[in-house]
This record gives sequence, C-alpha cells and structure tokens, in this order.
Amino acid sequence: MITQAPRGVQDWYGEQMRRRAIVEKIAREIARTYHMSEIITPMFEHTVLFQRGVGETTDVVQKEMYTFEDKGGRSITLKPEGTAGVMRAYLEHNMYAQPAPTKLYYVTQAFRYEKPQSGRLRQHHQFGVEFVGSASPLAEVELITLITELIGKLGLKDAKLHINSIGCKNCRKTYNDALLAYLEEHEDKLCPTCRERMQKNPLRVIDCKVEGCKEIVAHAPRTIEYLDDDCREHFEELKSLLDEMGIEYVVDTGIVRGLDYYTKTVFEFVDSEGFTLCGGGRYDGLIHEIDEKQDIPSVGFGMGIERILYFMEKEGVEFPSEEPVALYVGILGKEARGRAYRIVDELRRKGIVVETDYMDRSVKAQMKYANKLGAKKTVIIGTQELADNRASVKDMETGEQVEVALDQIAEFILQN
RNA sequence: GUGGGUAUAGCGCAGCUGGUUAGCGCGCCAGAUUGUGGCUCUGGAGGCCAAGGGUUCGAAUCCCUUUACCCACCCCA
Repeated sequence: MITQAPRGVQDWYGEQMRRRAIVEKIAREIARTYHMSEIITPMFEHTVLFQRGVGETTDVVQKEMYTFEDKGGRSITLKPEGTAGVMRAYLEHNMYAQPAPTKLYYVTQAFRYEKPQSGRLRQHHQFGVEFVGSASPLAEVELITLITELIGKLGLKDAKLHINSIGCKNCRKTYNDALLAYLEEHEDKLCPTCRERMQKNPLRVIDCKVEGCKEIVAHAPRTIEYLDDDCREHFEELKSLLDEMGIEYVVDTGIVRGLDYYTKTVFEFVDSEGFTLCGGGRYDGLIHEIDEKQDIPSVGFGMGIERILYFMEKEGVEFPSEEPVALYVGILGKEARGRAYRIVDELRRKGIVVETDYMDRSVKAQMKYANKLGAKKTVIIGTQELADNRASVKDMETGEQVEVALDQIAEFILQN
C-alpha cells in the first residue's frame, strides 16, 4: 500500500516525462510569439470560487472536487480546472488596470475525483490560455490559431475544430424553454437517463450518444437558432474570420460543454473517434460572477497534456531523441580517480554530456556500460594516460581510436 | 456514479480441471587469462504468485473482501 500511489494519479519519469517537457516547451514557445505571459496560481483555492465560477449545477462541482477544511476552518478545494483561479488572480491584482487585453497562459495540474479511464485521471495537466478583456471574435480566433499552430507543431493531424454558439444568458433562457418543450413532446423515445436529466439541465440531452436520443436531438431546437442579434452577429463574424484565416471547422450544434461559465462561442478540437483534445470558449459572465463590481469579457481554453501525449502516440508522432552521452570517461584504478573526475568536471562545464564510472567496474564492464548508454565516444583514463598526458578516444560506432592530449579532449569532442 | 475484464521476478508472459524446492524470454550483475563495447557461451541475483480472510491433508490455482490497473457508459482535459 505504502509503495502504491493513490488511485488515478501517476508519476512522471523517464521517457514520458521527457515527452511531456517537450510538449510544454513547444507550447510555451508558441505562447511567447503571441505575447502571452505565464501565470501560476495556487494548487488550491477557496471552495466558493469554483462553486461560483464553474457553476453549482455542474458535475465537476457537484461530485468531482477534492474539498477539505484546513486547520483554520476554511473550505479549500484543489483546483479542478485552470480558469477560475486565473480569473481570481486577474481580479485580485487589478490586472484590468493594465492596458487591455490581458493574455495569460498557464501549465497546471487539475484535480477531479472521477473514475479513472483511458485519458482520464484524478490528477491531470493542462496547458491553457485566458484572453481577458476583449469582446471581439478576434479573441476567439487568436486562441484557435494558437491551438492550430500548436497541434501542427506537435505533429497531430487527426484533430478537427468544432464550433458552436450557445448564446448569452438571455438567449439561453428562451432556448432552454423551447428545448424542454420539444423534449417533453418526445419523452417516450428518450433513454432513461435523458428523461431524468432533461428537467434539471436539458442542454445535457444534446450530448447523448444513445441512438434513439440522437434521432430526437437531430431535430431538436438548436442553440444557434435562438441567438439574439448580438450573439448571432458575433458567431457570424467568428466564422468569416476563420474562413479568412483558412482554418477549417465544422459547426457542431452538439457541443455544449460541461462548465456553466461559457457564453456565446464554445469550441473543441476532436479526433475522428470523437475524443476531445482540448476545449474552450467564451465566458463573458465569469468575471462578474466572481466579482460583481467587474464585468469583463474573456475567452479561454484548456488542453490536456496527457491527452496530447496519448494522441501523439496514437498517431505515431516521433519525438526528438534524447540527447546522447557524448563521452564516457572510463576510470581505471583508484589512483587515477580524482584526476579523471577533474577531466569529467571540466568537460561538463563546457556543455558536453559526460558519464563516468561510479561503480568501480572493470574496464570491460565499463565499456559494456558505455555501450548500453549509447555513448558516442569513450576514453579510458588510467595512471598510464595521466603519466603520458594523453589518452585514446574511441568512437563507439566505428571502433576507431584517436590519441588525444588530455587537455584537448573537450575540443576534440566538440569538433567531432 | 453504472457495467465488464485483469492482477505470477524490473518488463512481457507460461503455469491445464488444486499436489513435492514457481518457470520462460528480455533486462540486470559477474565470468570466458592479464587495461576496451556490440555477437556467442557459462554462471548468478531477483517473486510471502496484488493485500487480507476462508475452503482443503495440501492453493498461484477454488470462494469472499479490499486495493490498483484496463475497457465501455456518464462526464470531461
């Protein structure tokens, strides 16, 4: 038990950790060109922030949060997503006093108490962006182009952009009434779960994958048919901007998203099997929900790092290989150890990846070890070499050996 | 939260209907004459057979519980 991590969490090490670091590096590099600045908010927040921000009726808040009371009696929750904390920080530090817009990106863990499954963990990681202060559809476009560039750089091909508009609070209300009326008409053809959820959150029925429900949903009223003038215009502008950018998309009226704060635009990048790589949208009401004195429009998205890695593996994307050991310095005999290690130290300071012997192995065993490491070159330092002030550097691929003065080894490695 | 599957050495697996010291491949460590790898050969280390309980003369093998992992649904990243 003590040697086993809790359910649904995983350690990052070895090749997988290396790959994750590569993905994060690429994401940060792109965010840099978008002039976005990084933000890291705490792992936990006051529970009420998520209740208000994410929405009381959502599954995330109702049954998936890691909530506990701290020793001071505060109700604390491990963040289940990235947006609410960033928006809280935005408000707390009066970032709206800076020239708008504010473009923030983050890489964070997120915690949700869910039943673990493929691509779903209790602690996962997200790369996300919050674009605060702009009501223009160009803000959506900026996020979408960023994601498009990112998935392109990652080598992912099988991801398609799906967009939808679910309107603002005003359109939502009339829409919900219309949808509920329609669903009640066809209630007998819906699956049991849908019959249950149509009352408390009719939007959820749109998501259902049961065949019978899909047929009903196909003819159900759509959110885009109930948009008010402002929301409709926003959506039209977004679509024409995407067209101008040459970004392909499908209008998918089935996208609803599970977090309450979304307004107007919602979007997802989905693979051909319907697996979501990332999701986001506009949440013009969120800031007001957190701080009623403020009312600032925003858009954002979150991208699951585990899912990116899963997709990349599934699509057979090749990762750059690990930087090889440029030189293995074999040590022969205790008398040579100190001076040999000084050479190791000197080489490393010059930026060369060097490995050496810490196991007091025989020369033969050291050569085997160097071979397993995939070392490009090896050199054995013994009393003889120290006396001669030179050693023979062996190329592990060709087997070729070259005599090199000890103080010339670094140069030799850097040049070959 | 609902339903199904799995759990034997670091990794991948055998162990049939319960019967003497639990095996194989890869990996790991060490040798095959003295200070040089990759191939081959030889030897070795490493498993309370997921944990706990039960049935039995006897259980990795049967039963129960727990834990974890995998898959689908729900939901989402």
